[in-house]
Amino acid sequence: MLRHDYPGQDCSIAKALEVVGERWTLLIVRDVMSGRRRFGELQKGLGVARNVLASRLERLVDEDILERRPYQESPERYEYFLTEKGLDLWPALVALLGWGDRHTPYESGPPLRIVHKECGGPVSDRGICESCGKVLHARDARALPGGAVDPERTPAMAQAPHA
Amino acid sequence: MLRHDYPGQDCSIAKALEVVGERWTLLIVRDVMSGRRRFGELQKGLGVARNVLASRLERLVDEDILERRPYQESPERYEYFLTEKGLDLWPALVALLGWGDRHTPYESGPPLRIVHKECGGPVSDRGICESCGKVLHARDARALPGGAVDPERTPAMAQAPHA
DNA sequence: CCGACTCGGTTGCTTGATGCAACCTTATGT
DNA sequence: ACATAAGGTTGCATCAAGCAACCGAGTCGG
Repeated sequence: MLRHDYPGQDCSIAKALEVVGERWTLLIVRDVMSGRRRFGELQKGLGVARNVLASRLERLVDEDILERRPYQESPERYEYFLTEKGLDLWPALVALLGWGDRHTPYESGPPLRIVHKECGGPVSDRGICESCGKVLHARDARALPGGAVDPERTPAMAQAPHA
Repeated sequence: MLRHDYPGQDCSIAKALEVVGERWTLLIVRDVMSGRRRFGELQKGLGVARNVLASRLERLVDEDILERRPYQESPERYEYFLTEKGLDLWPALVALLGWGDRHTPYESGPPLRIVHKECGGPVSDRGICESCGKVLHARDARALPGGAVDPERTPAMAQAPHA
């Protein structure tokens, strides 16, 4: 992307995409949501170029979607955590996941199933528990591998969000 | 974007973003959903470069998200319509819209309100009518200007989808 | 004590996507 | 005859993404 803005668009979709619409950004958020918190983990899991990852993380921190916290000193090492604003992207991710599931042909079923932590019921693409009917948020759900997946690469979404 | 794929990602979010994650793509879908169907209309409304718009439209047609139909011959002129697969992006757009509304400071309120056609109730970011509780789809809703907006640029989402 | 490895980046270079303006074709308006 | 419209295509300049090498602080193995 040349510029990451969409000038002249008075629309919250455009505003949202200015922030999270760059290549890799939503996948980074997904991975952090799934418990990947460190630079190396994210880099290896995504296969993204290191400089690009560094620049995306910086932007996400600037936009208050991620928070960068040291987990040790000397050498200083950092982890990235989702803020409330970042966790709040969960419905959008679930909606995209649902669309992808419905329209991408996978031989062995969807690679990820989202379930309601409390009751174990499946979660719809609207982020609603199909078992108990509650409208869920990131912390209420977690992801399980669904079909034939490489466990190395499986993001277990929202398994341990935010801390 | 260099390549528009995310190699090695066994995840429907990644699959979805491979198709609709390129710059401009979701905004094009939003505009077509709002009734903009012609090349010139889309180009002017979005301010996107013409060659980029042409390439996005081609890809969206290839991916069966848009359908290109002639509306006159000699000279041949075309309009773009959403397929079912394209209309099915509505929940994701609504979720992004909601996130943008919640986290983008607008002085005069959200620039767009989505309402349920049938009962006129406001629609949540999960695509659910807050008045009657129904889980909605693209055709069930339409968008109204919400705050201080330039009417020239206001996409009236899903006002007349698909035909 | 020396070398190899880890982690979290940064730097430099190359490739390719995006932005922009000009042009093309068919046709209508005046 | 000339301008305008629609729906693109072409060429060129610029900027972002991919890739590999490097760096600095520290730890581990021998």
